[in-house]
Amino acid sequence: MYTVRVRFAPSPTGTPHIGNIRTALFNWLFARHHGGKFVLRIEDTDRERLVPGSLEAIMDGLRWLGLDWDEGPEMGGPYEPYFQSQRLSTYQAYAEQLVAEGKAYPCYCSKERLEAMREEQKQRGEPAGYDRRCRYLTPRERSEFEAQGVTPVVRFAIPLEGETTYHDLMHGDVTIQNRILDDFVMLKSDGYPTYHFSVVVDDRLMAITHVLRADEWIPSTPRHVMLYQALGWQPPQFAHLPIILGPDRTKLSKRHGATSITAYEEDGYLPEAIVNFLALLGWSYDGVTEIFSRGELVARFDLDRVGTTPAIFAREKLDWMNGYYIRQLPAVDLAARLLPFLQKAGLLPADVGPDLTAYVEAIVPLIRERINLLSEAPQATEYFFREELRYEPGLLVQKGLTPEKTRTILLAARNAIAAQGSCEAARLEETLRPLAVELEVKTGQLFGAIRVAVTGRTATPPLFETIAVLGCQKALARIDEAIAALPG
RNA sequence: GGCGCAUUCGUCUAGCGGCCAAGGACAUCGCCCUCUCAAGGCGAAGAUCGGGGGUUCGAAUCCCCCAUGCGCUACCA
Repeated sequence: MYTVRVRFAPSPTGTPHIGNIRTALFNWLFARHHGGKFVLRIEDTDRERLVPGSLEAIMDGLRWLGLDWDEGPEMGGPYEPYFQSQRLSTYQAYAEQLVAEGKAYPCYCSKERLEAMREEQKQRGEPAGYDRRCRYLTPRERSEFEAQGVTPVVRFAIPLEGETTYHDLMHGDVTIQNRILDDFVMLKSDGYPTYHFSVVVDDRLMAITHVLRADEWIPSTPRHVMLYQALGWQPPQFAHLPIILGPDRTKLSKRHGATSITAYEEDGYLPEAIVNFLALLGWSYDGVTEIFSRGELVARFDLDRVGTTPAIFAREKLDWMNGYYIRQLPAVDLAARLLPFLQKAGLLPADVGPDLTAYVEAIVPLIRERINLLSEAPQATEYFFREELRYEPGLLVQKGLTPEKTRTILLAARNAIAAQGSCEAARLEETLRPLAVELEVKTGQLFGAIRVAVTGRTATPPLFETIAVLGCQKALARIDEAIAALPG
């Protein structure tokens, strides 16, 4: 039986950015859609660039988005280990095999020589690339280097003539002249493999059927294909996904601000919104539908609807989509997701009891369609939690009214609310709306004055609901304070 | 420099020879709703489909050339 097996193979050199995650998403969707396996493999073969903590960041990011892996770190699997740094002997064995067959060779060239060589090539305007000096070393020269104690790298002996073609599911046939390619390093002098080598060995050994990776790998895929051929293996299917660019149209990197996936959680994005949005960066269903649940994505995602154009990652649409998902969330659910943000802002204690939880759940419907990010909640709800309101008293005086008139209407409102036994929104409206007529002011003026008095803001959720949630006790106290603070 | 990939509204995209004087979404602007702000509804503006040659009765869609952008060209991935 044929099972689709794909992998996400990040290298732990920092927190994954949105582009890496998009690649992971497409792999995950592809695997789930085809009922296959999604493998997480860690390509930690560069010991110098290794950044502690990035493995955790990668796994946290994937987990946060719900991209669960079937095999990999913490999960194990039939093709363990899933860390390339733990598979060194495997690569070495295959490298030895290729050397023995004359398809690869040890290279003793020093970094200095290679650098000088490159410099010279550049000056003469020649194509860059290793000049193959060690490919033609005599056995004697070779043993001389060995005697000197030079630790060689192993280079792949590229076929000098002909061309190499591979079929890309995304781009069709891609052909390259063999003479363009230089003898790349397979095994470094520290015994670690380079990407080109380990990716081939592992994809084969881990029975990967489809390699879905970013576009930037297209130029090196022929090398990989040559490696497969040299090892006598059938290459997997390749599909190169368009890369994601920053707003300046260059490859996404740290320079583009907060692009690391962990930042999105802190910024108040919902994982379901990120997944939906990322799916649409390069993939489309019918060009019309924009909102897809995870299940719908799995059901509909496939490579034939993936484009080839690089996409610029712009946040505006993500923000809209995040707001959309926030509005869809049940109040209780949204409240729970909001708690950490309110706590971080110091509006709620670390320990939130049932009363406070109920309070937040009552606030949620009022701000739900007024925030696009969870992180906007503290600023949007601040007056529900603070004891003291701070605002410019002049705000109380509505356009067309004097401070005196404002005092009159606030007092009248105060008394009307106090006289009204219930603090339900509908009751409040019933008593306050006629009051405007009575006082001969516009409803907007009356409500506006009360709004500022009760919240300190000129823009808030509907007044009566706001007072009802806040509680009439508190509202009355705040109106009293406002009257006292009134200018004049 | 060499090689590769890409090129439809500001952005994400639909389009796979006639249904397109190019559709949807975000953002923008206007109107409606309305106690403010949002959300929502309606509408406007916005792409001579990078340019030039072909092929064809007919091209955004196929071919060629050019331009531009990005990527690769490391003992990085």
